[in-house]
Amino acid sequence: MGLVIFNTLTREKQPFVPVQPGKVGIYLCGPTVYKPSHVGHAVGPIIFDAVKRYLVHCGFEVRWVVNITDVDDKLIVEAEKQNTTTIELAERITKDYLDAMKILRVDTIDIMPKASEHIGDIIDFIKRLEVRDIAYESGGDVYFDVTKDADYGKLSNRRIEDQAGQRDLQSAEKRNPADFALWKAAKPEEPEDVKFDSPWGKGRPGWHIECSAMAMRYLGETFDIHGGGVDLVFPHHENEIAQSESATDKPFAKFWMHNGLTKVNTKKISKSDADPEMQAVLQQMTLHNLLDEYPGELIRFFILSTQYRSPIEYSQAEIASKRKGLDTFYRLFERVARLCGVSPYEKATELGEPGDDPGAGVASDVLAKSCVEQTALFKKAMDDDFNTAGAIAALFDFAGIINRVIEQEKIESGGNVAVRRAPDAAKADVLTATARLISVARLIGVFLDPPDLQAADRDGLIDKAMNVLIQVRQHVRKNKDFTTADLIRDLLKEQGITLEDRADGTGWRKD
RNA sequence: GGCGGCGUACCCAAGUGGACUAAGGGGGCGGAUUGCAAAUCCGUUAUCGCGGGUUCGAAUCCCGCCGCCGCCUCCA
Repeated sequence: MGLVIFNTLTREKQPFVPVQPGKVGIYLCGPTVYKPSHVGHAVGPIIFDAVKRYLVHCGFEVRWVVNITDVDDKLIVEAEKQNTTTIELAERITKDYLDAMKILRVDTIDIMPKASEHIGDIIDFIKRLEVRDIAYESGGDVYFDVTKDADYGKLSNRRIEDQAGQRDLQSAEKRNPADFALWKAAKPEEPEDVKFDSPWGKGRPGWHIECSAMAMRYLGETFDIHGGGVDLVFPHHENEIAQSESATDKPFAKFWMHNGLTKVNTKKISKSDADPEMQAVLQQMTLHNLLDEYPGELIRFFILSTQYRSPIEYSQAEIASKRKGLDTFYRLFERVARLCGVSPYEKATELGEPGDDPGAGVASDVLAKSCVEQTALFKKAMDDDFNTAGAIAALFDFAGIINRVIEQEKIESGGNVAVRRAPDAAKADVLTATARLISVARLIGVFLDPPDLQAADRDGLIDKAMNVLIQVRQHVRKNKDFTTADLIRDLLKEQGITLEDRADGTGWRKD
């Protein structure tokens, strides 16, 4: 069974076959950097980061491009509003975006081209269309003539006639209302920063052309996967296809992948929604604010818990629910580290990616079998249109199996005589299996690093104080003074610290 | 009005013709464990929006209806 991908172009799942054997080119539409990004903008990057990691694991050489749109009407407006330059605004918002990507562990992007740095490519591209008489100039603007493109509308399944009159751009100079701008003439009052020289006079590129130009520059005239939110299908991607294929006579992207939109209170989140209520939501939901409140891995896990084509309903309650699920894994990892004296994260790094036999090095039959089966289930889900939700389910099952073995073999309390296995051998198996789980999760960029729990106040002092407290409590428990023991536990609980009395001692954690 | 999508348990969410007498997570309930908890484990909690139809067989295909959402203007 091979990898299949749902292609918006054909509206069905198709076996993935790259344009060039062994190589994959991916282009994802990135942000327009005029306002801080929100959760929804993280969906594409996170999904595609997982996609890239998985494809690399599958043996492909992948080049992934995400653009930054830093030339746009909205930047001009927003910069003026903030009394700054478009350049300063773009740099500030871009930095904010990149910081968020880093925290979300979206670190497999190869190239992030900026529109402002590819004006030459864009102009050349428009000239190509002009030479072919597909683009025409009109008062300093250059438009794409949709009537020259026989299959215009194939991506979004629209016909030009249906669009007639709908596009309200007021450009009387257009031949057809559905024609779209490739180049926009500069207006006198606009800042000099956004006035670029061109054969048609000063101006700036239209919205769609930059993606075509940059995608071709870095991925060639035909490449494998083009992605973005479903809201980009029309007009953006439709127009990209139109201009690109009209210029080259070759297919542009082979697969079009569109992720579902993020919603709050059943409504799509949108940067450009003027509704005051939405603006308030946006303010709260910026990636920046969100990542101040929650760990990046939690947001990533939250997003990957849904198949990418489904919409995601964002709410604090949902995040909380996902956090508990994530904690199950973290607790297992801590438990194993405690029992084995080795971090399963490190062991996972040592183990490397799962190969032909994911159960290698595990003596226990149940565990070896689970390593093989859960890895297979994980991959099966991923092979089916990158079903990260299904893949994560396999991880949960895997964790449950390992916990069960720990229970059954009584590893925590020194070994089960009935099982007649040396405790050390059992521990080694548990460690390896857990490491395997981590190494599999890493295929989608999860469990890359240990969570830095309480990083801020872990200077050792709190540990020491907690140990004293725990010893005192241990003492009174030995004397059956449970009232005092429970008082200590309850008071700590009120402070957000939970005690766990285990067979091998008492542990504590911050809630 | 045109185009597209969705509706699976209390909530989130996989599955899209037969191994589904429907994954997984959260929550609830019962049990094991525990001095009691916590954690962990075990069990339990749905016939798939509604009504027809196709089929030996449908959550999965077709028709109709209801509800929700997206795009058609900028949007990840």
